[in-house]
Amino acid sequence: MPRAEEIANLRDERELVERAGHLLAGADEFACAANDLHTWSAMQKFAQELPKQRKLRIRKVYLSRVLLDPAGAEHLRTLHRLGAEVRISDHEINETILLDGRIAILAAGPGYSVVRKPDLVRGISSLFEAAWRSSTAFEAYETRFAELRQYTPQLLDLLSSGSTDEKAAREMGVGLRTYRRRVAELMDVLGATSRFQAGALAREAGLL
Amino acid sequence: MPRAEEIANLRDERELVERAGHLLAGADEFACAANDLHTWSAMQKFAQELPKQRKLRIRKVYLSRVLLDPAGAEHLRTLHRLGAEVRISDHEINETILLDGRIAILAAGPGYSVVRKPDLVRGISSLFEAAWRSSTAFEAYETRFAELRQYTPQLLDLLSSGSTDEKAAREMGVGLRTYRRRVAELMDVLGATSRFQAGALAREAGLL
DNA sequence: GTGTGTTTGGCAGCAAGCTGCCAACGCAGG
DNA sequence: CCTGCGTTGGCAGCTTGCTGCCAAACACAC
Repeated sequence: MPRAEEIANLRDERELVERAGHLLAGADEFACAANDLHTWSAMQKFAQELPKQRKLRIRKVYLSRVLLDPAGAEHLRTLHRLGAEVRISDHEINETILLDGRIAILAAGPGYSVVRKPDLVRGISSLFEAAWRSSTAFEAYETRFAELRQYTPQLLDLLSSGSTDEKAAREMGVGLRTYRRRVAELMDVLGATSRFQAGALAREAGLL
Repeated sequence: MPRAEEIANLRDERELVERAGHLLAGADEFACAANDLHTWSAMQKFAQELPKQRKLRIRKVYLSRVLLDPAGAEHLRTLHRLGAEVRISDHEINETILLDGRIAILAAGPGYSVVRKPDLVRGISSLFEAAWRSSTAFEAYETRFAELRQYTPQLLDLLSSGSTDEKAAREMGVGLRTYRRRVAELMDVLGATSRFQAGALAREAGLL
């Protein structure tokens, strides 16, 4: 039956930093999902100081809306520059921290739960890994795809529907030449040299 | 601080069925990740009886290796026929059951943990959803992709590398005609009518 | 060996995709 | 009004992709 040290409930961030902040100092692996920037902000002070000191793997998943805010995008760039692996998800993920696969911290309503029970943490880790896999690398997302998502949804639709250029151009109400020019631009941005590759990359980036 | 009813540890499957079996009877939504067939086998008796009685959403994620076993594949087909949503993952996921987003059961070493703490369950659910999204629908996987994964890895590599047919054919050591025939077969199996679409579908199915 | 069925790959012709060129159009600023 | 600048889309010519046809090569049984 659960003992006090297996699951601890913390009321707010202050308590979290007090009680769990020191855990970060000893961690080799830090994985984190956050929906916006201000969550975990207290913990980030720790995280930002660490990379210089030791080899430490830092992984972060953010919601794509973070990129809409220039300051948010800048913050992610900084993290990336510091050596953290940053990914973007299109779906809400519960705010979660994992330390070395031994400790899980989950946002729990107003406060936090710190889970130490090994089997439970293993389960949560394994689920986090799946969430990690299903999200898009920030580098890719940032440099190329963010604006595409705004300007080319119809183009991507038509392409992934499998129709010919001719039909697609008519559908879009533009000339064949223009349609193909746009496809070429898209492929350029995606860094693809064939349409198959473009399709794969677009899907990979979560554009479809 | 945790109370006894928030997290319960159960030694084995027998105990799980005794203590948690009845929970299934009252559930409207049942989500489950399993790495092979024999886990949860005791619980499955419950699961299989339910669909007829009530509208109940059943979701299951299995590892792809389940399909290698004909009996396993048959079992999944049965589940699918009974109205369960079945998906296939290429990565290990901790064995997990979620009931109505209110109760989580995680395989924990030799036994099981039954989690009722709402905030924790919510977190686990949210991670499970991500795992669900990152896996492939069984129907698609089963009917088309299973054999592709064995016979066409190089083809997929070449296609997604963006090289021309000519280079790719040389790389494979086959004639241009043969290479294109294989691409055509692949597209046929994928149900794609353009290479872009084929790329997107292949990526979607986790073939790349 | 012979027969049978499958796979291969060259060829040829067509369809689709790609791109340079340029006239035509729309639009702000002078 | 005109000038300059960007976008459009037709045309033309080229490359790439697609596929039916068929002979050659291979596999395997008899």
